[in-house]
Amino acid sequence: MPASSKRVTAADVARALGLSRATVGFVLNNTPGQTIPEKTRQRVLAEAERLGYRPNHAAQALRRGNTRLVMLLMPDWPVETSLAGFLDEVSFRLDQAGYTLVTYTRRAGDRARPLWETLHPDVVLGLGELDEVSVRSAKVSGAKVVLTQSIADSALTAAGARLQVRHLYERGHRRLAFALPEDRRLAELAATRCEAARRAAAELGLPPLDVRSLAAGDDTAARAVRQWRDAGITGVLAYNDFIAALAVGAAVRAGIGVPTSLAVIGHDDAPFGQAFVPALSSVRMGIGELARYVADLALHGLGHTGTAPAPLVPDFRIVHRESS
Amino acid sequence: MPASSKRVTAADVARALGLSRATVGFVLNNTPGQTIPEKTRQRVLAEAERLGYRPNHAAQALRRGNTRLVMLLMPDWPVETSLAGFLDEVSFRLDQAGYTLVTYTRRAGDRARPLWETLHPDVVLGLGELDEVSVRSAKVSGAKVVLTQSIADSALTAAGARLQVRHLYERGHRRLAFALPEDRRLAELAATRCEAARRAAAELGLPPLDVRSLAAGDDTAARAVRQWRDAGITGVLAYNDFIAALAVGAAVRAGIGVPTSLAVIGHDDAPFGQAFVPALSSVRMGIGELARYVADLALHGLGHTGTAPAPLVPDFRIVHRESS
DNA sequence: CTGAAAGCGCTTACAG
DNA sequence: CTGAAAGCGCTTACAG
Repeated sequence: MPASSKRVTAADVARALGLSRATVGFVLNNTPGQTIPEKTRQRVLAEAERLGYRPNHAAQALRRGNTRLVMLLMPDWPVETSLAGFLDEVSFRLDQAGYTLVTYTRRAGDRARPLWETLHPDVVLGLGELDEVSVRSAKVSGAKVVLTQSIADSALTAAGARLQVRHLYERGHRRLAFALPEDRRLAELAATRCEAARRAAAELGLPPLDVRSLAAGDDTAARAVRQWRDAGITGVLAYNDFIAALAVGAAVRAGIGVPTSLAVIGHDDAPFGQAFVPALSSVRMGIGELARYVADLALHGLGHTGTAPAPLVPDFRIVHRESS
Repeated sequence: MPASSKRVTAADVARALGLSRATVGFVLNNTPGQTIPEKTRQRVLAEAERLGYRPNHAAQALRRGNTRLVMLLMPDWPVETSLAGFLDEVSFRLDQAGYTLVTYTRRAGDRARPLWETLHPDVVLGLGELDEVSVRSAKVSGAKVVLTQSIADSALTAAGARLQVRHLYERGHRRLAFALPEDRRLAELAATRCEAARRAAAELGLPPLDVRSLAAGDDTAARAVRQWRDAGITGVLAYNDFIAALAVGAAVRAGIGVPTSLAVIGHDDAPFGQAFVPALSSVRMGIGELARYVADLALHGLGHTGTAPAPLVPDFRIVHRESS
């Protein structure tokens, strides 16, 4: 015999009111094409509230054939930007449309089955890039919409890098370098951003960027700052604030004045940047409209809106502190 | 008419093999007390594999009356310790027991319905502290086990603080201060840790700790380091590496040598600490056994193991760098 | 305007 | 050893 839970069901509400389960269902779902007298409607709503009725998601999903779950795949790499507000905005908008947001971080070596196999979300959204295997696996698991690159797409990524270049240019720097992370998981995004920076530099008539990878715990940063000094490079744009911190730290240790001899600007405006000495300049991304865009993209893919959401105009701002 | 999905069902497997759905179910679930000939077993398994059968989680949950979902509530505040390995370990262990891990971050002002109302997990685990409202709401939603304080519990928290005190003591510091974050969300955990530090100092016969809150963007850090200098305090243990960075940064700016005049040690071993100048000393927590402990706690609560898991012996290590 | 009923995919007690 | 069948809670076409 199937397990019966102690939770309140729609049948309980119907029984308490002497109505049929169908009527209760029509009210609870606001089913179109049904003419329920306002009085009955109110009675059902009140009783459901009183009994603490919560629809059984498993039963709804089974019956409807979809879960109304939207899964947002978080990148494996640390997201420095303030995600809290972003996630609240996305889930709020989806919630209003009857969908629920689930976030999930899949990592390279993970030994558990991917979460979409269990949860069967209708949509899988990639915050970063999704690999082919994941995309296929998510589709097999029933995801109707799989959006990759929705956020870390090249347009967004390019805008931040371009801003970094312009900032250094405006402050008089002409010979620039791009500092990359060594972390392989970041390689693709880093390459896209580096390319954007290259193009921005070329547009301004600057010589080609010097590109270098920095890592913590070895001498890559120390060697980089020395070579930059010897090559007459005075401005460095970093992939993120951690890489910027590595560059600034190495410069300070080598007696290279920051920002007098070497100006450095990071990306993401990570909190620790303000604690640094000198405080790190950075680029900050406005996350609110991005969230709206992502939610709309998902809903559009599910057929909730006729027209695709307007392409996003990224909102980047320079946060000027001491390192540039 | 209910929506029928295009996914392969157990009935498809049965039909392809000319068996009943029951037999297929017995094989797929390894139902005890059934004697299925090995040959049939193999045929079912092979056909399920060939057709790409994936059980419908909604149907299983509906029928069984439980979702076999374990929800891990992540703290709202930034978790600096390397979470990736921890989460992999927890989900791997739960996966092996037939459970699926879902992480969720609930924030104070969130406008979407809490995720447990939709997903109906069997267990809700708190990484940080769970408030009363959440606990009740999770229970109403059908969670059988709600564990609060499973990780940030006082024993664990105390061990880290004690280690910080001992470290400074061993390096000759006798007058110590504790640097707290101003962030209210961290207040409870910070208070617990501070209390542990106080006790550790008392045990070593040290004078009472000077306790101060630091924040970014104001002069709290600058004032604190001056007052510490004037009071003859030479060692500071910080709530985390960010607060440590604030203290070190303020000291450097005030011309107070670190670690010669003021030694500072952080907590969590955040990556940016190595990029800092001077590089931040910290305390690092071994996350592997903690993960095992958390998974076992959840499974024990669900009745999977007879005895409660042995109390966790926290594995903390000093990471000695330049700031102490 | 309201009710009886089917069926989503699964698990499992029961009958052969 | 295997099958027919019930029922988890829901949604919704259909009949009154």
